[in-house]
Amino acid sequence: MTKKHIQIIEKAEELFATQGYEGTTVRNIADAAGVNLAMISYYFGSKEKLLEALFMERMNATKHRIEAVVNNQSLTPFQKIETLIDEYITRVEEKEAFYKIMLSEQVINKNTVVMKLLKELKLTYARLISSVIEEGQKQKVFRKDVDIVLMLTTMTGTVMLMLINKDYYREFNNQKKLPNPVFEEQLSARLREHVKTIFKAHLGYES
Amino acid sequence: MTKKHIQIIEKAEELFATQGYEGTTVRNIADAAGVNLAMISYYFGSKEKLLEALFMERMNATKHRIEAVVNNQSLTPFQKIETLIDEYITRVEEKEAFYKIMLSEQVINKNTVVMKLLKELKLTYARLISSVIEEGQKQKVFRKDVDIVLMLTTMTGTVMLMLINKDYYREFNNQKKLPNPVFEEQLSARLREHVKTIFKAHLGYES
DNA sequence: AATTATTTCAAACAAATGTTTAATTTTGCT
DNA sequence: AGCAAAATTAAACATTTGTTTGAAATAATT
Repeated sequence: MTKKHIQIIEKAEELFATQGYEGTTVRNIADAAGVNLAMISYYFGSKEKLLEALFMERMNATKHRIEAVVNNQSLTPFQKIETLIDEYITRVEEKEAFYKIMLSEQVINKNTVVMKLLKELKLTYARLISSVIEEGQKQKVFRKDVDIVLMLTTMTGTVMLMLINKDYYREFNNQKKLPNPVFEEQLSARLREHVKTIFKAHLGYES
Repeated sequence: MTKKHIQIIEKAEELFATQGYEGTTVRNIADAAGVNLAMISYYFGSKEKLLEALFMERMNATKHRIEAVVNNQSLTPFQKIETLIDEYITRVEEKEAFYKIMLSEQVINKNTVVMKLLKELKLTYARLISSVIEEGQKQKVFRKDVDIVLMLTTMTGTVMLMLINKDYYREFNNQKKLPNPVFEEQLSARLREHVKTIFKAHLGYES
């Protein structure tokens, strides 16, 4: 991965998120990245492989960050869950564009390489969470019957749809005049609290 | 709206859901619907207007069904909320393809007609729910501080992402051998219970 | 400095795209 | 049956699509 690779991937990411994969042309990407049209094929082989390269790059980084939390011995199961929620929301905020592409690509369910990467990461993630929850169950702080995938779906679903519902959240709550950074900050805090509350209600006895 | 209109709209709906709007060609639609290529322009004006016609058709039906629940005088606020959750999940199950398109289109955020329709429906929905919740608050069965949009986002987010996560839910829970109708039935019941539990935990004192 | 490899470029490629045309067929009405 | 309106068709339209080409420029190696 050279600087040029990253430069192209980042611009492609923006465009795929705002126009969709099919709605973005290689000429769009080349223009945005300030490189010649032929460079995309030269560096990645094809438009499709560029998408796959983007997914590999982003998902690899994600995997490392998740494992760091789960393997952190100094955290209690409860703290691990809360940290994983915070980490997830932070990642989505940092890489909003990529998570939008992820969402769209999952709906279409077409690119087999991307779908395989996604499934693998999801199962890994669920298994890691599973180990944390079992840890908590042994310590009698978590309930016995926990539907992990359903809980994760609620977390990702809420965060993903908030990405889409931001404006409408703002309008409904009469926060149109609020400066954008302030609004984003407030929303982020509320969202974190909201997801954590849901998890607590479902996992623990103590809530 | 003639039978031909509906015939074309339904096939377009399937294709838009599985290939995306941009990934679907008018020739694809014409072939699937068994009509000549020129018929799409003849009946709808353009590919884009066909998408808009699909949204108008589906969202109009949705609006009527929601209002019927809210205006039903024989239901308590709690029953209304539960009915709205059930109705929503039923609608998504019935029109899976359309809800996938809705999701993709919201990510892209391009077609202004579609986005306007969506925003309108969402605000209407939130206001209706709001009135139900206020009703419940007067009767002291609901809490005072309820973030309606956040709750709705959790509901729609969970249901939308479950649409995408089905297979992976199945694999993680070792239900690969279960016949599909049985699995779908179980998942539907679990999902309804799950969303209702979340709502109860957030709305009521009694849970 | 010479030569080899890598990168960049404009141009061209065939295939596919949404839409329109103009002729033909079918339908509905008197 | 005769006629006007509506529906259907194959063909053509101009653009746009992803990808390739082969020459030119730049960088790296000897």
